Amino acid sequence: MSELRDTRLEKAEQLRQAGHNPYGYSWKSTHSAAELQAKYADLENGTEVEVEVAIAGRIMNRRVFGKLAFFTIQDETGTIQLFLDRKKIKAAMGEENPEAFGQLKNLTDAGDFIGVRGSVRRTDKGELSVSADHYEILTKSLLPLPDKWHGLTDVEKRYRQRYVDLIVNPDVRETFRRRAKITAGIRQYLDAEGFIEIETPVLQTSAGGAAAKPFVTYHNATEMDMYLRIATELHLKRLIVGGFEKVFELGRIFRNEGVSTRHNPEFTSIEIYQAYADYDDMMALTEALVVDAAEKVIGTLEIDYQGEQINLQAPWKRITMHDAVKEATGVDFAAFDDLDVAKAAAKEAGIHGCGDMASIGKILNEAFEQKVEETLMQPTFITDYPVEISPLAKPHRSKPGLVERFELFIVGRETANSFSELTDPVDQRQRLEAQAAAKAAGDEEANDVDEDFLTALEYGMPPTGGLGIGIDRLVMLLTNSPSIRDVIAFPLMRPEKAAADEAE
RNA sequence: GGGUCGCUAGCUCAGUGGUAGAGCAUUCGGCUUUUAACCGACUGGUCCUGGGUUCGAAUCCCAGGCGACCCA
Repeated sequence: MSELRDTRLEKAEQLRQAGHNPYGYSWKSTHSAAELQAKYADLENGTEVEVEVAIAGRIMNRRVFGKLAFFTIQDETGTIQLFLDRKKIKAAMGEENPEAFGQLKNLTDAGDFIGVRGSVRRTDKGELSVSADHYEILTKSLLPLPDKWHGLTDVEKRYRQRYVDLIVNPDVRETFRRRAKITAGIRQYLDAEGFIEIETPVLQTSAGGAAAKPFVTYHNATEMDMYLRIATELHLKRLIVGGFEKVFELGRIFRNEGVSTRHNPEFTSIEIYQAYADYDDMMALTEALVVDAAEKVIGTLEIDYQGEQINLQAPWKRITMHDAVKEATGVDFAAFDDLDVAKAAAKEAGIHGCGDMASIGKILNEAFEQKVEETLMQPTFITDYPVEISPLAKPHRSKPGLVERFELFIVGRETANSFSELTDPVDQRQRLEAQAAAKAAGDEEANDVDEDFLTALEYGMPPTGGLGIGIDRLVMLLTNSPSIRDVIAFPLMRPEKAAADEAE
């Protein structure tokens, strides 16, 4: 390992001694690799175009002969071959640097960045190439790239050293390019609809807006504990109170939970609030946003996700939580008004873990999670949730005990969550106080009462529809990625052993 | 939290108790149409860590670390 590195350090030193800085300052390219490939797509084998182009990239592969060499270089757009002819380089560079070709042969490695000027030719074997007359080593790489054929497959290394993963796995670059297109596309869509993005605090004195354990940190100057936000909900609603009618925030939130293929402790959500709208309007907006993203990024609504054919064509199926559970289990929880009877029916239906649940609504939700959720492959809106698990949602206008809420499920995963927002400050206070009591009783995912939020509601919030979409899960869907870690550039990892020991 | 699997050269991987290996990369030599270039020679190891069993451990046992997947 260190021998490989030492060899390259020595090469860098040799370049310096020959008067060439192995860490250059800038380079002006005329084209990207993809632009050249497109522009000269019709160039015939064995022909050359007398133009002067300039290009730069990372050397990915070297095939060196005595007086001729072929390098494959890669830039952000793709790859192109360099045709390096000793005679041509010597004619162009020989006066100032007679060793130019020899240095190219002996002092460059796969991994180095190089800038090249020359003409464009397609070789006899059909490979479009830049036939160099001048070159400059722009950065000397000290560490070897992974195997050119097998690449980097060790998932631990791919996540820990994502930069190496990105160098050698083009599809990983494509995933993050798509991710950027998706978030940009969502912002474009919302901007066109008159929404504005407002940034709300990440550091908060009390974390609210979702059922989740927060991360705790400390602010020295004010000598107080602070929490990283678990949602953007309560602040965005304050903005609606303040008179904005269409607001959103797309950003990172933090939940102090485990890691799985669907969970990372920091992840990205978008929350959108629209005054004078209800959850039906939000369903339409959800469909529009996801369809628009799919069309922009994939260009079709018929997508393959891990072998599953998913049709994103709207409108999507809508079914109440009660009906979905009834279909799956045969049990109609709407018919119960006695908790013990509901528990017995749940147990009968094979739903476990309901023994200590305090309400029929929670049992219904448990039944849904155990028996329904993972079966919802095609996009499906599950509507009308129990009030007990929805402390920020408005009571259903016609169904007692339920709220106007939906969640969107695709490929068995919760992908969006939305309510007609609760605007009655008295009702909201009761619900938050019930949460605070649950927290006092040991529920780590319950929150304290946010008095300022309640004050805001008392000034009056117009009827409002709110929507949250899990961006990571949406990106997983639209990039056919099986794990959330495939769509997060730098997912959370424990330190490796050496680093862990040092930290102690 | 539980279970299963994995960790050996820079990378990808063999190696089930008896001298640590292969391919690629690196290094050296040759080569003006290659593209997993080719030919020849060489080099490269904390076998994840610690302990145990044994004449002898990458291999068997125990504990731990990191990761993947599944379950709760």
